[in-house]
Amino acid sequence: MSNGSPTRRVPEKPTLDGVEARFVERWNADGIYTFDRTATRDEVFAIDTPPPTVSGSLHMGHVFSYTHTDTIARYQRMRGKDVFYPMGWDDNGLPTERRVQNYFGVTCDPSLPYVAGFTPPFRGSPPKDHRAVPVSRPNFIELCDELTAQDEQVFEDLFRRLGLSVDWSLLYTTISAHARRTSQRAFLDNLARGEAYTQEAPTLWDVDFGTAVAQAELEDRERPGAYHTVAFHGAGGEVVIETSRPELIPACVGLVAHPDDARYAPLFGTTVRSPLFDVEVGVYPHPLAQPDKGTGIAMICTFGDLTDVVWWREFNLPTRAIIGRDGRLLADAPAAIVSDAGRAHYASLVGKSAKQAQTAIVELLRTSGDLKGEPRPITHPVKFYEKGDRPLEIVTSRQWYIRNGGRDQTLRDALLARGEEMHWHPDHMKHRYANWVQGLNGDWLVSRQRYFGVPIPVWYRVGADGQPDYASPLIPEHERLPIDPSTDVPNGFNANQRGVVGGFVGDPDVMDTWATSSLTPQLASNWANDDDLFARVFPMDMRPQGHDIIRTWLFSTMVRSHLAHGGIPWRRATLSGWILDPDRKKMSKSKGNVVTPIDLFDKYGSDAVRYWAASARPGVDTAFSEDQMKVGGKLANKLLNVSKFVMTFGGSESGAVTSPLDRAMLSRLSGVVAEATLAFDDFDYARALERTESFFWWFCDDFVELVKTRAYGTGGVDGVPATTNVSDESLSARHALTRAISILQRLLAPHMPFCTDEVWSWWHNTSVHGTAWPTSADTGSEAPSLAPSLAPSLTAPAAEQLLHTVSTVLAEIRRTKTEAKVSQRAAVSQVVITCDASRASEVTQAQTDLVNAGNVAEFKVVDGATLSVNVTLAPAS
RNA sequence: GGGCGUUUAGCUCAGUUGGUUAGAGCAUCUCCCUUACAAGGAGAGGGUCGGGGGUUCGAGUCCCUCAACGCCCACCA
Repeated sequence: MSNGSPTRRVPEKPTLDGVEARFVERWNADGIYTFDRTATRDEVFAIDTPPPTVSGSLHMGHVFSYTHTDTIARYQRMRGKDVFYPMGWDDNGLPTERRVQNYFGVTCDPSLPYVAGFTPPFRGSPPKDHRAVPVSRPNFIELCDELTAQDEQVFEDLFRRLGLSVDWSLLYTTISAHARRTSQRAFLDNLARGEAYTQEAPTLWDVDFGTAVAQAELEDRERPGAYHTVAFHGAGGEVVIETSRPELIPACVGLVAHPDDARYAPLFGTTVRSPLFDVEVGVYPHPLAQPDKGTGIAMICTFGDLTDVVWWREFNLPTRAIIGRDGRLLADAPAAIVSDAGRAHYASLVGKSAKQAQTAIVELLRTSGDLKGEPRPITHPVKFYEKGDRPLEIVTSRQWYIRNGGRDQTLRDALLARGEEMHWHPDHMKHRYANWVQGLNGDWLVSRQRYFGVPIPVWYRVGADGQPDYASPLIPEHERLPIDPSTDVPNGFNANQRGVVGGFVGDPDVMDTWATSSLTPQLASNWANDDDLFARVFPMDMRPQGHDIIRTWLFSTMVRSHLAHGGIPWRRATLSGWILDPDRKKMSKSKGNVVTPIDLFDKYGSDAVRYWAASARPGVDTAFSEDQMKVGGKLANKLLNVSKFVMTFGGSESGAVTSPLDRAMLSRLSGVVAEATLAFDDFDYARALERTESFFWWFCDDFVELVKTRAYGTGGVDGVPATTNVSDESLSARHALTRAISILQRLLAPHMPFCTDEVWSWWHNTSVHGTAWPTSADTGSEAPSLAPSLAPSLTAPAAEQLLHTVSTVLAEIRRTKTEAKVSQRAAVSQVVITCDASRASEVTQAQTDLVNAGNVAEFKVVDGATLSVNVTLAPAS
């Protein structure tokens, strides 16, 4: 290799102690992972790194998946690519907001004015009885900035310790001014193209967080409930329905049954009156009604579930909302309730939570005789916000949406086609994407009624009626971004006009965290700010992420890229698996079994932990295994020792390798290089490692043992090789060992960056991570000129057969000694090998090495059909 | 209900177009301080490849079917 120093500096006692700190420092100082901004797109390998949420802590799942990405980055770099490998911190959104509240003991009140030099009541662990101090939004965001900066430093230190070859100069955060500007700019572009719109509509609502929630953030949870059989009153008698939510009877706007259901056909077009509240509602036919569910006829309420919304919309029904944004029954009864009894019944429910209202209304129904039988307990799936604790309600509110194909088949088909354009690793993950896109039931709801986030960057004129004009929002110029409409003023207005007739009002909402996260390729590449950089890296080559966020992060990023850039955001997505407990459960904090990465780095070394991660097949859920880390530690240690050993012989990488056994070893290694390269090109880092490691142990255990005596040469004693009159055979072994160790160090470098750079540094002045990935040509097995004396050139199958035969003989000698319970060093008086002529020739070619390795006095070859080996030990002296 | 994945040694997993006797590591047992490494080395035992059926000269590998486990989505009166 070029840049190699002829001086070899091999430590007397190799060690991995301190290797991480040393190389973290050196890599940083030398800037070897810095992206070269002059590289053209085809020379670049760009990675859209997932920005971890900094409000939590990094756990083994991060170590696992980020290691996978790093092995790819290091491989591509060694292949000569200019690797664009940024890191981002996701410090935007609810998790950060909650952490800041709990850490400082504050709460955000956007109506308050900014206080300069504000000091929070606490820094860490406020007492339980502390009442949160309200602060303005700008003050709150300052505190968010302070805390996230602390958290981010911890994250960076850990990732550096893990050995990620990130270019830290590309670091971005999702709440920075840059991110807010990018996010707002992208949103305004969506608005300008007609892809973003605002609408007042029923929305899934979390009553505890007080915010709307998108389809992608839902999850079902099994919850106990009960079917209640309730009578409505029609002209022809009672109409009995079943409901799990009787508290919504005052919100009832109709009944619905299947069009083909003969039982209810006579009722279609007629009306019935609701129990207790005596409101007249129509009976409607609709195919979504299921005859076999309950009594086959259901009540439509505003709103019990999403099907209610469909019916409400299709039948153009009135809105009778009773659940407020706090989850409690509204003070005012729906206007449709007119009877005194009905109004009295409603009044008794006001202010109660949905659950309390249900208990109360069941009692009322029982008294009135409209409850038929007793409620029947059931367990049923209920929709929750994935971070929430109470079931979602549906309330009507004004929200912003971005079109995502949920209401538009053409766009949906286009996004499905984009999914096909990409490569998926593993391939079957694309089904999850397609499944999700096909199941969309509405556009992407991007507004959130929260504080810490990127504000929706618009204002509205306040009309003569005092109402905001939502139809034509006031838009800031690009140069003004980022803005906060709660404090900034639109052009042409002054601050005194805020909230007054003829003035303006800012949109109070922030964007969904995914509205910003969906722009990570643009954020990392400085889109709209540095178009030159953007053009050099976009679309990116690789998006690594968890398969649980295909429907959120991956999909929303695809939507943004498709709408804004008319193409896919990356050529391939690599989906990593989960970390499981040893007992196959997903690792969870609550179970108290989360091990901190730092402890493991300390205990086994970063390379060992990386080895565990890199051993897992792409996309496969993997058991947490300290055993695997121990194995990785052994591998690193072995690499140190065998490298040191090989170094002592002073061979040359370009020296002539003439002996058949040496050439056969290099031929096998050539195959390994080809396999590892192929595997990495297919993003299968695990296979690359497995092939390399497998060869490595064979190399140490068999090959080195066989050739080391020859390598020492005649006259070499006490661990010091001969230096004069060294034979060609001896030189061949030295050169072969050297060439192999060079290649092995490089093959292992993407997986174990610390120990490989350590051993590389013993004989090179440059980092192994800036060195070229080995090729088959490096082995010399495809370049006969390196061994002109050997003709004809050894073919790969012939090499394999030679190695196989030699290993078989060696194993038999070893087995004999083990079974005789003597040292491997024990003398053998005779080895008789029965084999055919071709094997006999192989044995002869390696006979010197076999004699040396086995301490054999006499070799005898007997003609025979099948290979068999008979070993006679010398009598103990 | 729809979709996807997994099932190979006690444990964790390889096994790439079907092809010698199904492999590795860990664990277990035995032995060995041999001129790098005892944080080492040499060996041994251990599997009817989830069940059944089929294609083939030949199936862990391809087809059908069943089962268990896991995940995604939908429904949620």
